[in-house]
Amino acid sequence: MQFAKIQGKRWLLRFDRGQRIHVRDTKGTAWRIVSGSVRLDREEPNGEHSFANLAIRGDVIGAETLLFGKYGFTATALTACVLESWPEGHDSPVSDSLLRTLAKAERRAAEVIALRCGQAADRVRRLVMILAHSAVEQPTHAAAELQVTLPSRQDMADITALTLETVSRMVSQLRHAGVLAPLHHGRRLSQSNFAVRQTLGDTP
Amino acid sequence: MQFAKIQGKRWLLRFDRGQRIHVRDTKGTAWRIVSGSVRLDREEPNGEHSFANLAIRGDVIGAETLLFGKYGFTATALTACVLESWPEGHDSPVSDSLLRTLAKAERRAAEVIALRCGQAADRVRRLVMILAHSAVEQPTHAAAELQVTLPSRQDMADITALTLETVSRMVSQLRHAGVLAPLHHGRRLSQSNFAVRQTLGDTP
DNA sequence: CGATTCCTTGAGCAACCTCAAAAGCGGTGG
DNA sequence: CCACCGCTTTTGAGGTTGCTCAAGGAATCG
Repeated sequence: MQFAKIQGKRWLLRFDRGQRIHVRDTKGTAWRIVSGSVRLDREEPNGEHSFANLAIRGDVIGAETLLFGKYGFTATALTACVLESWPEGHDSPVSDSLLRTLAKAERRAAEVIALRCGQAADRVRRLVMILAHSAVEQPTHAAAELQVTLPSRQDMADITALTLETVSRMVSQLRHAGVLAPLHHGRRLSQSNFAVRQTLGDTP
Repeated sequence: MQFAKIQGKRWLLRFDRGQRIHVRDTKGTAWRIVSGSVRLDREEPNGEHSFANLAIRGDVIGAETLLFGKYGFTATALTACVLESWPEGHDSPVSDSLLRTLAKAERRAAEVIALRCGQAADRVRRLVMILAHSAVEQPTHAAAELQVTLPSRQDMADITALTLETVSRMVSQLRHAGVLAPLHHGRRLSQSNFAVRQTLGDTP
């Protein structure tokens, strides 16, 4: 279920984990991600739909609607997330904002492409890192503990091009290695949706 | 070596296979790819540089220079290619061209991401398909034979997240399966740089 | 308390990687 | 023309990582 809020002059939409945000070939507007993370899927030639891209805080999704009037991808919330409509009209030159969006999209694409090579453990660790960076407001360059909501194992598998089982094993391994905090049984948190990261600055 | 031609009012640059087009963090302008294919690389945290994206005919590379004044990626020619400067000044609304470029970049990213999952044989086949589509001028929707210059095995390996050896094996396999033409010994073509595709329309 | 869904863990196997050697191609120079 | 060199590609044999299949645990909801 999605709650629409008007705060100041911005439309804010909230989505829960796993919820569909928009569907390919339907009409709608573009959104900027205020918090949380989103997966984009495309339709394969064979009709299946498969992971196409990842979007996190600051990224714009659905920009193609400004050109074609329809979404080019299906978007689903990987974690609870908040979106605001884009572009914000008040911004001065549209081309500047667009250019910034383009540059960001290319960097994100490079990151996601990189997520799909190397050892399984490393891939999952890198994905967690990206999500962790997206969770923190300002880059506090100190080693800080912060809570990150992980996507479902299936979603993580789709992103890293691994299987659900391998991702699960690697998450366990990261926990054992101290990168992720052990499960909080006492506090009744969802079994594995919450994780605590410890060393944010560097990737050894 | 790069030849600059002025044809009409367009600057056309030509690059050979394997040649560096531009280097990350250096100054320069953006380019649209007129023909051929290009790989973009980014610098890893550890200093290595690794495959970040693929660009083919119609794609724009180096758009971020319009914003930051420097290239965000290093670009190298996968095959002989021709570039023209971008944006072409005469185009009416900049934002329209930019939007089109953004949409294209997102579709390309999705394609490259998809190139990195599934069986090795399929990945290589899909890469060849993409390069073949980029080689043909108009989408002739009939089954047509056309010549495609393949990138080096190492480049294909970097793109598909396989090893050089596996790519070589899969290319041999595709030849045996009739997707790629057998080597032309008679015509003195380079051993494996040229390939002929046969069924362009569909991907069974 | 079922029923459902998601996650975890195990065992065996196959696809792909690693290491290694040989062959093809292009260039240079005798 | 042939020999030689450097580079890329091809092909082979064996090892490992991650996949497949399967069963069991944990949380949520009625």
